[in-house]
Amino acid sequence: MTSKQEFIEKLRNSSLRPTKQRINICEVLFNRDKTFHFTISDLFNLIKDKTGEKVSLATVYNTVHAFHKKGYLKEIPINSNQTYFDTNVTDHHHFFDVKEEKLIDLKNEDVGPIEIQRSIPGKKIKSVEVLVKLED
Amino acid sequence: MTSKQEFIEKLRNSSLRPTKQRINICEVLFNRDKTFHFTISDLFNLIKDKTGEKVSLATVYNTVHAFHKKGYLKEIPINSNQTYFDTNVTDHHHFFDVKEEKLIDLKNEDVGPIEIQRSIPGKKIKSVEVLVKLED
DNA sequence: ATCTTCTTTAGAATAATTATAAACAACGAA
DNA sequence: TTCGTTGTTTATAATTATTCTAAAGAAGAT
Ligand SMILES: [Mn+2]
Ligand SMILES: [Mn+2]
Ligand SMILES: [Zn+2]
Ligand SMILES: [Zn+2]
Repeated sequence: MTSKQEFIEKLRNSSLRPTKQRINICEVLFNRDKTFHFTISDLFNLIKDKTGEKVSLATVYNTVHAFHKKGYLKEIPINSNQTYFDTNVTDHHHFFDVKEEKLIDLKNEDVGPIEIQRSIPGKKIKSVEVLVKLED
Repeated sequence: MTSKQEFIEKLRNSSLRPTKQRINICEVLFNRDKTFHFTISDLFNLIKDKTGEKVSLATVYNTVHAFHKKGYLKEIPINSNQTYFDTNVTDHHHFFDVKEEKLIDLKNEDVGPIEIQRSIPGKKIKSVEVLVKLED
């Protein structure tokens, strides 16, 4: 449980002004036990539901991108018509339940270390992500 | 090198009528040595260039989805504004050069076997894909 | 308080994809 | 081969996620 005050500080420290909208978004995104996987429209709806206050869709986009740029959110590569984001910004892998369209975190020990035995001259590895698709 | 006749048979066997457009698309997609990674707009432009004949954009979409449904093309999960397809429909992994926006096949031995140590009740694994993002 | 800069917002613009429906082409049976 | 049926192509419109715009509002500094 993070207090509103702490969100305000974190925002200030990131040179993001602590607006009412951003604080509400922080509460929805980061006041949870487990990692949270969402689309913009998931988040947009949740804000209304959980805080009672409406934030414009443009602001949700702006804020998510601001947080993404600051490294507080991660983008998850799956083929969907909507982009998925993740509050777990560490390097980790996923199950994707194709039917439910739901992401589930895998612990690194659920997958084991992955050694890439090939390299491309002039390029270095930025990330290694495993996506395990699930069906019934 | 696959002959036009062979494409016609393959299409018929898949209960897809062998139209001029589909045969042209087959030539562009499948008459190559290496695996081919593409977006719809890549393909749309290549058809004009390589066959001299224009195929409507709607037909390119229709055909790619028909081939995808038949299992002749694979969709690659990366976050991009456009969907990527792959003529290599086997289970395999990728480099993604973020700057060039280009996919490169990894051989399975470049990655090694991946054992998923966790399961979700009622669900089974459909695919396991590794995406290695590259930067400069 | 005042000024500056950043943020929010509604609405418009963009761009990938999908839907529509009319013209057309492949097929199979006569 | 002709004819009727069914599948396909196409231009174009519709849809949808996302980004842009520009004006109004809020936060921070002086
Ligand atoms: Mn996650
Ligand atoms: Mn590939
Ligand atoms: Zn982003
Ligand atoms: Zn498809």
